[in-house]
Amino acid sequence: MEAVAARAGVSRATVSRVVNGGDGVREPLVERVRQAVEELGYVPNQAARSLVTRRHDAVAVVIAEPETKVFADPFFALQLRGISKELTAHDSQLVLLLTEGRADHARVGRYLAGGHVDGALVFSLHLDDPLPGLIHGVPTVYGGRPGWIDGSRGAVYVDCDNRGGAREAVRHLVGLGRRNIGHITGALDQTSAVDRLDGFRDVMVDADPRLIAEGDFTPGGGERAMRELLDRCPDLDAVFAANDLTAVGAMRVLRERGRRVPEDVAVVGFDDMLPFTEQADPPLTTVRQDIEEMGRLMARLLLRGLDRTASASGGLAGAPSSVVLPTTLVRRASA
Amino acid sequence: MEAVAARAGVSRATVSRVVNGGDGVREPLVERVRQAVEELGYVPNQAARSLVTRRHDAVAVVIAEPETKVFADPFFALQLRGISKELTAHDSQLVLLLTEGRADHARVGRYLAGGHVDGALVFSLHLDDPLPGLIHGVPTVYGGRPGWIDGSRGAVYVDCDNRGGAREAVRHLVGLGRRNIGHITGALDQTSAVDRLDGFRDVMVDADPRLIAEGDFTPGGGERAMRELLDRCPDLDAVFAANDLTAVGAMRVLRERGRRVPEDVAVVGFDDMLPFTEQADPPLTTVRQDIEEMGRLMARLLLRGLDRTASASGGLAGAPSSVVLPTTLVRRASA
DNA sequence: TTGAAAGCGCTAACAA
DNA sequence: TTGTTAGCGCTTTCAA
Repeated sequence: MEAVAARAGVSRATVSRVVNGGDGVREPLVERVRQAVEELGYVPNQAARSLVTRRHDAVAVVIAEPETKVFADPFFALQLRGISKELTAHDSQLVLLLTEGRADHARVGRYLAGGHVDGALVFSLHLDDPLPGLIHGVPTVYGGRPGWIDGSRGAVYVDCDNRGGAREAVRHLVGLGRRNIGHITGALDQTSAVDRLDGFRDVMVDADPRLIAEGDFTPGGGERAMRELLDRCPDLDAVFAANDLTAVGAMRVLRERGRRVPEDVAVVGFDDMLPFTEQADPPLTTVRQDIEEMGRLMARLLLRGLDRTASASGGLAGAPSSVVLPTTLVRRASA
Repeated sequence: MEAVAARAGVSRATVSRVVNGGDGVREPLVERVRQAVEELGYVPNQAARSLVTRRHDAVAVVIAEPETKVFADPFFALQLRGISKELTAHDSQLVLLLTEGRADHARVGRYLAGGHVDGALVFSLHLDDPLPGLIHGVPTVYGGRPGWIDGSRGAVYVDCDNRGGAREAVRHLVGLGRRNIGHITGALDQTSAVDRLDGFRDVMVDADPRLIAEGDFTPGGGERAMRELLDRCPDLDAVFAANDLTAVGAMRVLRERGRRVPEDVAVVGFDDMLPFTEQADPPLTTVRQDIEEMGRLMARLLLRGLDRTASASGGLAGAPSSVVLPTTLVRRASA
């Protein structure tokens, strides 16, 4: 920077002004400085800049899930796309942090607390996850309702109406005349899975507990759970799966066991993960949530909070609070 | 930090020493400082630290591909896992940067040049990619041979023997008695695709150009190319696909057109992407490369270079140079 | 509109 | 072994 200033025949302060937009600097000078920057290939040192501005123009996305799962699940891809678009529009860099296991959590916690980013978007939190405790003083928006919310903590999150959507799905099955309706849950250490199970129970008030099998949001988990369900209740005539991936696994097992979908067993999923659901055989009836929009919204909420912080002060205080998006049932052939 | 020093009754320098490992500080003092840190919830400011140490304990992984593609291709997941393991062992944070479109490239370039990370691992570069030019003064290891290598540039990369592997695959088909062997290429703006095509040509010296169809490493691209191939050369009896995903798409079309695999058309893939290849119908014969190992190696090369830089100086100079890993043909049922 | 100068929070010589 | 001190490279008052 010193060199640039010298070459342009100005002070370092002026170089700084030009580099940061050039407001309040006379045109000819701006030009001279720009040229010097160009010629010397000067790139401002972000560490120094952040040290004084306390801004980083970067936002971390933390996914508390091993890479294999992250990359196998199109859910994250969609969510990330929404986030990415929004951040890009705000000229902020998306920094993706993957965490596998506890040790990683500590490191990610340090990374966030160390002030590398302006804020964090955190996903796929599990019930006893230590991460929230480690995120200290970094404005954060959660993807999906965090498990430890007692109402008072006031964490900001974006979620869809998991319970309502599940209710709608199960009511649809009931409306179809189905009586032995099973449910394959998601990973029950995540609130989305718990909420969907609650929705199922809202409708099937005293469902036989044998009609509920635990899955983990993966096709493999769906297969295992479907087998359990069929073994325990051979007269099953419908299944509500906690997500589409699970439903796909379940349908595989149903076919394998000679049950027709939807004639013998009707199936409803959750998410409406295109093109999965449309290309499934038969095309999957499911509860749609707008995943990309959720991502966008998370980013917007965070950025708005940051702007507010900049002018006023105090974390995300006064920032817009959590958002719960509606779901809609999409009827296709499977139920 | 000032506060911690005061509370522990020591100087800031001592606090710094304790926070950074506590060497050369007497035990009782270490304890006092640790406690003060604890009580005050002190977290060192990384920007300040980096400003003086010029280290960040973070490495960027740049994937020059839109999220959709990144997340749809298990290749990246495997590679990332290898990288992640190696970086974690070195207590370095993995920072994933996705780039979609040119505008992002500039931003990523700025991010890297701005000194947020100690080094970069760059993947999936396309031939005319501007990224290498934007990466300025940041030690970098490439995943796959960069297209612009004229031999002299001396970029460090890790790759597998694409050309040799392709040769082996095609020779295998020839050995099976196949004569009309087609090839579905990958995205030809990536060297891996070009190298595999070259390997194909090495064996099929004067192959009819109509036996070569351009794909893009995706199942969809494989489908399109397979259709082309069948339309142009109905007497085709074998296909070498540029990767397993492409092969899966090709097999889908073959089945659709009533060709049996391998009886009518033998198929060989590339990568050996488990469990894809084993669960394909029929199980896919393919050229194996150890993707996770490549990731590990990339990280190791970079870190070794960084350590070297620390003691000696001058980029990755003198660092271990590029590595090309061998491939092996894995015979299954498809050829 | 420009420049001089005071830090941002930390580490690393150097002295004590 | 500990403390003192001088920056790291930048932004930002404040004065000119």
